[in-house]
Parts: sequence; C-alpha cells; structure tokens
Amino acid sequence: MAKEVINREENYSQWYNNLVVKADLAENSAVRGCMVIKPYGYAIWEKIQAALDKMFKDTGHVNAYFPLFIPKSFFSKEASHVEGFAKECAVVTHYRLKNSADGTGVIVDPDAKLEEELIVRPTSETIIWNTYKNWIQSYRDLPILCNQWANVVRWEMRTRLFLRTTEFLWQEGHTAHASKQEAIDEAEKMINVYADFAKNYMGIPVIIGKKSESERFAGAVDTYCIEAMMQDGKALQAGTSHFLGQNFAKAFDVKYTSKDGNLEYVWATSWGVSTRLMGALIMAHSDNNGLVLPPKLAPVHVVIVPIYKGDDELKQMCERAEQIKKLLAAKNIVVKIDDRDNVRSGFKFAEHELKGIPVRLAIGPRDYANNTVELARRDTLEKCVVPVAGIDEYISKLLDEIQNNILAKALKFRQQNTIKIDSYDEFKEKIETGGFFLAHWDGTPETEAKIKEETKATIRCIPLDAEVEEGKCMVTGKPSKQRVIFARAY
RNA sequence: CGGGGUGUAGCACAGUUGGUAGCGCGCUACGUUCGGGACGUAGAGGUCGGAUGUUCGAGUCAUCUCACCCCGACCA
Repeated sequence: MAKEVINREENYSQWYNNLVVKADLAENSAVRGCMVIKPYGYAIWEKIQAALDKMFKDTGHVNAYFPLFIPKSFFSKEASHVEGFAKECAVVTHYRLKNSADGTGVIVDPDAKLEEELIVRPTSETIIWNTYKNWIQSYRDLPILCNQWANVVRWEMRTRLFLRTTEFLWQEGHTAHASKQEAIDEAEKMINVYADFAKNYMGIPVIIGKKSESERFAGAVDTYCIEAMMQDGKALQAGTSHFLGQNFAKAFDVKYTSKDGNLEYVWATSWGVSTRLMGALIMAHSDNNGLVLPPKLAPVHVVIVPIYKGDDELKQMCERAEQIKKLLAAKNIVVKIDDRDNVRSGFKFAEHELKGIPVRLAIGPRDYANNTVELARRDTLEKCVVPVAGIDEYISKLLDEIQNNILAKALKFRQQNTIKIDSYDEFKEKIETGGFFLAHWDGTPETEAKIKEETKATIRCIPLDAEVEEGKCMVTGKPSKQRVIFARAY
C-alpha cells in the first residue's frame, strides 16, 4: 500500500508530502502555509534541539529569549535589512476585537488601532540589537554569546511543508564582539558546528561555503552556509551563519569603550537553523518504505514486535521483550515494545519502517524456545537471527554502524552526482537531471543572474575548502580563481 | 500576484443529459485468524469548501469567494 503512494519516479514532491503524512510527522494547519508538527515529528525535533543546544553550550553560548513583536520603526534602521524583509512580514495593527453589529461574530475594533504597528519577527536582529545597546558599554561586556529558541514568521508567497512554512521553529544565535576578526572567527566556528551536526547526527554530508553577493542575507557582510544534496539531486540550504560587520551596531548605535579609551562600534554575527532540517532528514534518507532515521536522532532506537497466538503467548513474548528492553536500556538504547493486539505483526512491521525506527526485533515462539530474536535493520532492510545473550553489545555496535552507513550512503550519492564542468552547453544539458556542478564563474552578479534565468540553477556556495585553480568562467570566459557550486535548489 | 489543477464520510476517490448521496480503506460489534500491511457477517458515519444566482428541482450549470497542490515570480 505504501509503495503505491510513495512513488518517487512519479512526482518527488507528492512522494515527500505523502511520506510526511503517512509517517505521522506533520500536516498542514488551518492557517495559511503553517504546519502542525505531530507528536512523532516533534519528538525528532526535540532530539535535534537537544544535540544542537549541547553543541552551542560547549562552545560557550547561553540561551535567552526576546519578544515576538518588533516595533515597525526598528526595521527602518538598517536599510538593506528592510529591503530583504519588509515585503514578507505579518503586521499587527490592532489590539482588540468586538462583537459585530449584526451579532454574527466578531470584528476588529476600529477604535483599537495601534499607534505604531508591530511586526511579528521574521528574524530578531533588530530587537536584539536594540536590547544589546543597553547591555554593552565597555570591552569588558564583550563578547555576548546568546542564542534563542523561537518561532518566526515569514509571509512567503509559496509554502512547502517543513521547507518553507509561514511560521517555523528555529534557533538564532546573536553575538557581539570587540574585534572584526573575533566576529569572523565566531561566524566560521558556528558554520562548522552546523556542518559537524549535519554530518555526525543527521548523517548528511554538507558543503561549507560562502554565499555570493546576490544570495547573501539582508544586512550581512558575509553569509556562510551549509549546502546538502537531496535524493533528487536538488540542493537544500541547511544552515547559515552571518558575519554582520558593524551594520547593526551602527543602525542601533551600539558602541563600547575599548581598553585604550576609544569609543568603537561592536562587531556582530548571527546564525540559525530551523525545522527545515527535518525536511532535509526526510528528503536525504527516505526510501519507498518510508523514513530512515539516523539512530542519533531517532526518538525510538529499537522496536520489539511480539509474534504470538493467544494471550498466553503474548504474555510470554512480552516478558522476554521486557528482559531485552532492560538490557538495552542499560546502554541508553530507547526501546518500544509494540504489544498492541488489535493489529497484526505484518502491519506493525510496515508501520515502524514508515516511521524510520532503526532496528526492529521480532520474538515468536520459535525464538522464545531458541532464546533468539529476529533482527531487522531499517537502513538496509536486512534480517537475521541473533541470540539474546549479548544482544545489548550487538545492538549498541549495530546502531553505530547504521549511523555510519546512512552517512556513507548519502556521501556516495553526493559524490556520484557532483561533477566538474567547463562547458556551459554541457551544463545546460546536465542540470536537467540534478546534481552539484563545480564550475568557474567570473564573480559578477550579472553572469549569475543570466545562469539562473537560463537554467534555474543558482550558486549554492563558494566552497571554503576549494583548491585554488586558475580557470575561465564557463559563460563569459573571464578569469576565475576557483570553482563554485551550481545547482537547482529548494 | 500570473498559469494549471483539486475541494464529496476520518483517509483516498467515483458520481452520466440537472431528478432518492456512492465505492474502497479506516471505524464499531461478533466470529475466525495472527512469523510481512488478514477474512467473514452486521452496523455507524455527509448541511457535497463557502456565498449568491438560474431552475419545479443543483454534488452537477453560472458568478463570486476561500483553502490546498503543481509550475512561475519571491524566498531559508
């Protein structure tokens, strides 16, 4: 049944949406472009949050919280920031409702108009820098290394579950520094934290790079990003880190007295990842049987399905399952025993595969007698029979292996779909089937725009670790010092 | 905001020239089943997205509107 619905060949988007629905992760809400994250989906988000939060704290950051509403005037202070965000904001204009005259419902009370409109935050730079102004006087107050977990709203014209919802959950780090170099180091440090997380937790290899001028964040001097490849060969920006220079310090007049008594503007960064990461997780690893979760982000590592006839056998199998659960729990492995007696085991198998649970154990009378279990791993769909004795060690190692295998598979896929290219004609032809293209570019926004116009491909990033290689722009033939990554993107 | 498509039971859909609201899955009860999405029998469940109009009569025709999906523009 699932196979009929989840058919990637037919329509990747359809497949993606159906997978989300079938795996019980999320659904569209009654509100335009918003999403309901269902309990199982949210459990995955909590795993992502927990892992990231620890990484932030290990790198010296603390959490704080800033207001949801931002006075409109704050947005007028940084010109390019306005340019980038003003058009896509939800605006609060009134503060009261009243019963309508005809008694059929409520209307906005025209007398309750706000003096100054409030913007629902699309990102928090402005309100945070307005606050930082009061926190910073001396070099002794620096650096400030704050992060907040929050929701933001961007009224995009077109939305897409997980990837571009009107409201989304994210974290945004906002730091303030005494020197330019320290801020640049911070921005680079955080993009590396993201890359590390993507690789080691999500099992998604990413390319670290800088955005070209036209793809840069509104208000940033430099935008660093991580770019991941999805299974259809399209690119997904999975995280960004911005070096903001002194733009926001100047806009909000944030100065500090340096060691030698001079008054100087503060240097800034901001960085964030969102629930879009879950979209990445789904689109990078899923197969026709459903999700494939890397063990480090799976809310449940092992599901045990008892195979039985009658209550006595059910009880017997569940007792054995409990023993195994206890063994595994001692190794921090989360086990769920699926003892529902209203669905058959085959149904349970299919359902847990759809949810991406890394390891499944089945225990039936045969296994009970032999003191074994049937073990199935989600990533390869292989099955084998293993003895109960030592199963904790076995599964502990297996989870590591699955984690590594998922990454290795994604990495191999990316390598197979990444090519160096020098001919624009060849590029135009090959971009149709997806993938990353390493090509020389003359560095001008005009050439970039032309390529986008003609092929729908954009520069995903200018890789940080690229080798210096003299070459000629594939379009204009002008000189270039390194290759950049072109791809079609979500 | 432009082009295309879809809104009918919890889900996925059918519904002919306008004439009593339908199928499958799921749900409830009972029975048989149970090592890869079981089967039988009996049931419950709908102001057909919304509004207005045409008509003796609208799920069906017309106008408007709302929501969702796809392609653009925009964007994380």
